[in-house]
Formats: sequence, structure tokens, C-alpha cells
Amino acid sequence: MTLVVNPSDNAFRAVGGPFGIGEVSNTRVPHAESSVSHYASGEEVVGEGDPAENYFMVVKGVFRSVKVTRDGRRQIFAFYMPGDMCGLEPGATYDLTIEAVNAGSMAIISRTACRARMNRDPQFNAAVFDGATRALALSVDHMTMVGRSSAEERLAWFLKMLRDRASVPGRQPPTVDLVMQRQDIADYLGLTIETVSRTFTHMKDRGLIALPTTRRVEILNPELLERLAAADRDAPTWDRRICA
Amino acid sequence: MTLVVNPSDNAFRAVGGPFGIGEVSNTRVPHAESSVSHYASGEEVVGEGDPAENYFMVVKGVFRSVKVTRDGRRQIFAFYMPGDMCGLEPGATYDLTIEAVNAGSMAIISRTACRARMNRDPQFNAAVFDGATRALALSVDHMTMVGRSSAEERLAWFLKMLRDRASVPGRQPPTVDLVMQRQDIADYLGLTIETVSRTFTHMKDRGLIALPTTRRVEILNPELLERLAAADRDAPTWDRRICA
DNA sequence: CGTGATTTTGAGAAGTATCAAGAGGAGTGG
DNA sequence: CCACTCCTCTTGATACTTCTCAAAATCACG
Repeated sequence: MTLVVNPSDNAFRAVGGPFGIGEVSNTRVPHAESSVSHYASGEEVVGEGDPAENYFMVVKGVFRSVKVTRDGRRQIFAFYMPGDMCGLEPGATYDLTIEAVNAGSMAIISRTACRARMNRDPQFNAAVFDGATRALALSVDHMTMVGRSSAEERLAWFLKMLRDRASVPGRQPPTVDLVMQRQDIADYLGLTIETVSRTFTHMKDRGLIALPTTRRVEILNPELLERLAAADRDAPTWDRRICA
Repeated sequence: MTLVVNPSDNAFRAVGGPFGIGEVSNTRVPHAESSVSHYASGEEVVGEGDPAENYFMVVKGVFRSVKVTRDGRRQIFAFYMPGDMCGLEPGATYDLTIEAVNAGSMAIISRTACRARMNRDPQFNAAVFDGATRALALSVDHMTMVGRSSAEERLAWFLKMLRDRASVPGRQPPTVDLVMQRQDIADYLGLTIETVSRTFTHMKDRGLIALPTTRRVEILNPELLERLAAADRDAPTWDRRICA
């Protein structure tokens, strides 16, 4: 089940779906409590330091949360896709910048309205709380990957994540569309853009993937990709042995 | 304000305090809803794969959450100190192992009891939710550090964090006690134990710190340490009780 | 069809990991 | 109290991955 927004009535609403933030259904926020905004590619949703007044949920498109340091180092904390919540920050101001990766839209609900509803609607409360803990769990994997994997493992993990998120249960697409550019991938994986590019080339040379265009990846050897991606995470078992 | 546990009555309780996970006070869970357990140094609180039945809050001592892969790579996601909540996982089983770094105790509350109380006690609800979002915010910093910093910056960041967490407002202790061993520091920072050791030596040689014993660090040049630590961040404060 | 942005490729440098060995500390038993 | 042992930590030498700097190729768009 997923918390989504029905654009037609501008309300946070809970419906079923393959990925999501909670087991909520048939609940709805009055229209006044949320609205939907559209963003152009690259447009900023919130900036670091802005007063943290709202929570957001992606309706359409892909968004990123970014932290940039004084000396220019950049880390992408997450990519958000339809159904994902973001802006869940504890402080009075946002710590992360949220930007649109491509054209898309976000449902916006004020913190106070969200909190108020959490207090009177247990299912909504559980959904939002699950969203937060789920984000935490993703962060664990992301950090383990960034802290302990080679460039190839990181990129394999990234491609697998994109593919899994684009999948409907039972059907995994053989190609992955990269809506973000190389610099975003690099900053998400803790690598440089050159290393990302070289690693793509290396994977292509090994026959693991094909690159019909720079923004489209065909997965030619899903088993090997999975193995690389899972290399530093809780794994299947050793008897799942695949020869490279 | 801080959510703490009163060991005398084995209850999660909210009291005032300088750091905390929410603005909760004068609320209390009936005794039956939580209990306190003691753990020996190194003892496991929950293991990866165990059914995720409880949430925890540190009463005394330091705990760590660890992810180990089949090929031996190890990542420490967080160190938890008194007042910190952990075990906030979305799935049916724990994804992380939680262990005692030194002898300590944890308050335990069942997920169902915690959820139930969240639904009927708005202040408690807000406190727990804030705890989750705060953990998320720390995770952002941790990941940025692991993904984008040099060994020296990482260690400086780590020492600064420990010092800030041991501080009471207005008084920063000049020494930091390392309750965890070098391997834990390495696995928290995404480095090898050798690099951690060499970096300590390097900082000592530069006059940044002194090491009266292996487990005690004297900070001789706090300004430089801060500068190194903040190199890839911008938030100078560590006034947070939840460590990722 | 240009023009600027993005991506790829190359060569060399730097930082960290790896492998190996030695030093230091804490606890145990004589 | 000292010697022994185990474990942690430090140091050293080398290898390797990734970063940095630089330039060429490709792509997007007016």
C-alpha cells in the first residue's frame, strides 16, 4: 500500500501500490490541508536553511535531496519517486535542499496539518511513521554501500535499485531509464563523475550492460548485476553461485 | 526535553532536558508497557533477522547498530547513548544488529504498545516521530561525511561528535573517552583500522590532540578540530540526542 | 549547423587498503 | 609480583583504486 496524492482533489490519500510508506487505505485529508505544486526540471522545492514548514510527497517525476558544502562537495541523500515522502526534518529549518530532477509535481502538506492529522487518524499516523522508518532503513543500505563498496558494486546497486523501483511485482523491465545525469549519480554514490563514467564503460565492456543512449541502460546480465549489487549487503546464500 | 526511562518504575517517561527527541513532559507509560534490561559489553540486543517486536531506548551505556555482510565487511550505522531510541525499523525483522559497546541497559517497549500509545498520546507520538526524523537528519550528515571526506576529516568529525554529545550546554570537556575500540571507529567512519590508527598518530604529531591512553583523547586544538570536522558540513552544533 | 553543456577518455598523482610484523595493555596463573 | 598469553593497537612497505587535471567526443538545443 502506498500513500499517494490524488491530483484531482489535491489531497493526500492512501491507496495500494508496490512501494509505499504504510498500510493505509481509504483515508483522505480535507482539501484545505494539502495542495499540489508543479516544478520544472532543476527547480528548487525547498532550500537548505528555509523554514521547515511543510512535508512533501512526490506525485509525479523524480526529486533529489542534496547537501552541498562550502567547499563545493555535494552529496545526494536520496532520490524520491512517486509515493515517496520527503521534507521530514526535525529542525526549524531544512537541512537538505530538495530539487526536481525532471519536471514533476509534489503534494504539499503543512507540518502542523500533518501533525494534527497524525494525532486524529491512526492509520495516517502509522503510514507517515512507517515512511520515516523506511527512509531510515534505506539510509542504512545507502551508507553501507557508500562506506564499504567498490565503484562497480555501487553502480550495480544503483542500477538494481532503479530497476526494482520501476518494476511491478513479477515483471522486471530489462532496461532502466536514467532521469538524472552523471553528476547526480556520482554524488549519490560518493564517487566522481569520471569514475561513474569509467565504470559504465567497464560494465559495457564486460557485457554486463548496454548503453543504447547515455540515459538508457539495458541490463544484459541481471544475475551478475545482482551479485555485484548484493556484494556488501545481506545476501542470498552461497549456493546461489553464478559464474561470471 | 528528552524522552527518558525512569529505571525505578520501568516506564518510558518524558521529562525535561537540554537534548531530546520531542517536547514531551509529564506523560508516562503504564509499567506493563516497558521494561529495562541490562547487557554486558559486547552482548547482542537484537540480531539481524530477528522478528522486529520491540523498540528500545538507551538508559545507560553505549550501544551500536551494525550491519555485517557475508564477506566480512562491516558498517556501523550509529552509536546510541542514553536517551537515544533505536530499533525503529519498518519491516517484520530487524535489518541491523544492535549490540552493547560497553555494559549498559535498555528500556524495551513492544512495537504494538508503542504504536498504541502513539495513537492516544499526541505528545508521545510527536516525541517518537521526532526521534525518527532526527535520526534521519543525522544519517544525512554521517553519509555526507563517509561519502565525501578524507580520513582526517572523518576522525575530526567523530571526535567532535563525541565531545558535543558529552557536553552540557556551556561546558565542553577537553578530553573525550572512547568507549568503543578502533575497529568500531573504523567501521563507523568507513575506514580501515590501520587508517584510523595512522590518523590518530598524525593528529597527535600535528599537536591537534594528545593520547594519554589509547582510549582517551585530549583535544589540544579545538578550533582546528572544528574546522576539519566542519569541512564538509555546515551545522556546527551536535545538540541532538539521536545518533543516526 | 553552430554553441554550450554533458559525457567520455587519458595520464599521472594521491589517498587509502592490504599484507605483514612489531609494540603495548590487560588479565591470568604461578 | 612477575612471566605468559591473548588481544588490541601501531607502524611499515607496497599495491591498488579512485581522484585530479586536461582534453576530446558526444549530445541537446536554439
